[in-house]
Amino acid sequence: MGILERKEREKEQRRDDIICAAQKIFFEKGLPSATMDEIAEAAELSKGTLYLYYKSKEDLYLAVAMRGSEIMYQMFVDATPPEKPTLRRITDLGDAYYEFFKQHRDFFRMYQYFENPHFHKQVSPEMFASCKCNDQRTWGVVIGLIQQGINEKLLDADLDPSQAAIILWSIGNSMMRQMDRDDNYWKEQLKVDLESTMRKAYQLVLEGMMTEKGKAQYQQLMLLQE
Amino acid sequence: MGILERKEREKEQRRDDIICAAQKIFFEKGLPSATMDEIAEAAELSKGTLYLYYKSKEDLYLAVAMRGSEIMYQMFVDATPPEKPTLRRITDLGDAYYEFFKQHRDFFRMYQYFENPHFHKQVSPEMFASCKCNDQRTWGVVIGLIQQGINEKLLDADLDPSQAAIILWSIGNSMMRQMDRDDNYWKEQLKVDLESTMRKAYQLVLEGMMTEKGKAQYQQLMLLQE
DNA sequence: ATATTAAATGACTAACAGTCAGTAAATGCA
DNA sequence: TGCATTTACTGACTGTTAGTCATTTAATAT
Repeated sequence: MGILERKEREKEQRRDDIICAAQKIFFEKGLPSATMDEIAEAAELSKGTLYLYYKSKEDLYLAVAMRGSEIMYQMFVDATPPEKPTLRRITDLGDAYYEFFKQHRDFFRMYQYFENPHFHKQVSPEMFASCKCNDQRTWGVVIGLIQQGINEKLLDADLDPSQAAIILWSIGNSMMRQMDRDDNYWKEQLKVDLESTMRKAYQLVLEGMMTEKGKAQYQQLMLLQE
Repeated sequence: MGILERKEREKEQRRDDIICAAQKIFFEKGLPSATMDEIAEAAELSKGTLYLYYKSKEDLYLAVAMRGSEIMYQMFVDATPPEKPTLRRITDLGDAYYEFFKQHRDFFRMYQYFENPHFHKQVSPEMFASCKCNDQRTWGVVIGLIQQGINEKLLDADLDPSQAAIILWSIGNSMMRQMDRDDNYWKEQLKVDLESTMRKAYQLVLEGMMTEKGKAQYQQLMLLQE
């Protein structure tokens, strides 16, 4: 009685076909300009079918965005194998975030809508919960790493790992958002290169969070990288 | 021959009526859910008239947002009179940004669309240029203040003022964006209070940028504030 | 009083998200 | 095999919205 299972597989396949088509169109046009008709055509399905699998345009949008989260999570994990020294893992995590931005800028751009309170209201509670769960896992990696740094007395003992994680993430996120918006704007108007600004910011914050032992190791690490 | 001038004034008045109505509706609904018909009704004008004064919904949206920029600029200037000590002016500038967020959250929220590359393309070049000009002026305040700090040997001499300004602004911006998105999400999921996280971040970065002289003054300032 | 110009209107078009009655295909059963 | 039932899919249709433009209304000039 493998029929039910085959059907299940086929259904999953359809969901995937739809997401692939949606990804293509959302990447090209962005949320407001992409149309469900276009997506349906790209998926070689009728529009009605799209709504059998996803409740709304916004839900479908989030489903695509979550693929990006998956990729990001994998990149985070891959960039920080436990055999590396902890401080190295922390700096490499920052680099991995930047790599994600460069390699998957379209995904990165998608998240912006998720940060908009008005967009939130358009999304089904189920999809929202699913995102939250995904998010949680990624935060776990970052926070765990900082906790490790504290345990090894590389980072200040009175540091709150969650707080530190949010601070580091905020810097990268905000900077990359501006790079995406218009890198040239900043170059021309303020004569500033955003990539080096971001590195400077990371460095300032990290050093501020470190113990003396941490700082010493960090200096060595930086020298090695030249 | 005051007729032309009166007409000019009346035209300005209409532009203002429209912005006021648009502000009300955009605040309530956000960009995608607000409709031009609603705005027209609130302005007691027909929709066609709206388009005599603004090229598109997006242009009108930006016109409203620029009012917020004006308020923010004024708050920045008011919070940093030259008679205050420079370090105090710098910390007060950060506080002023946070005050703006708390008092005019609806305006703050509006800027999000401006950070979206796809939204950019919907806006007329004239309106875009107007925004840029407005922006420039505000950056001038922040960068000037940091330059002053460097001149007074409170901040590191090798610091690039534009870079430093972007770093400080990024932190505030990113944190407040998250507070706006859903303050409780962070409290519940990560047990973190975003306001204190933001203060911690500002402190880390500022101290990282300071000379020894600056740090000494900063400590005193902090003690005074308790 | 009349002509000319400027301002404002709202019915109209095209495009879109989302729906749903109907069709086609697959499966279960005799 | 043929028929009944369930499941998957369709695309024409509805309601809504941004933006347009021929027409009307009001103000000014002669």
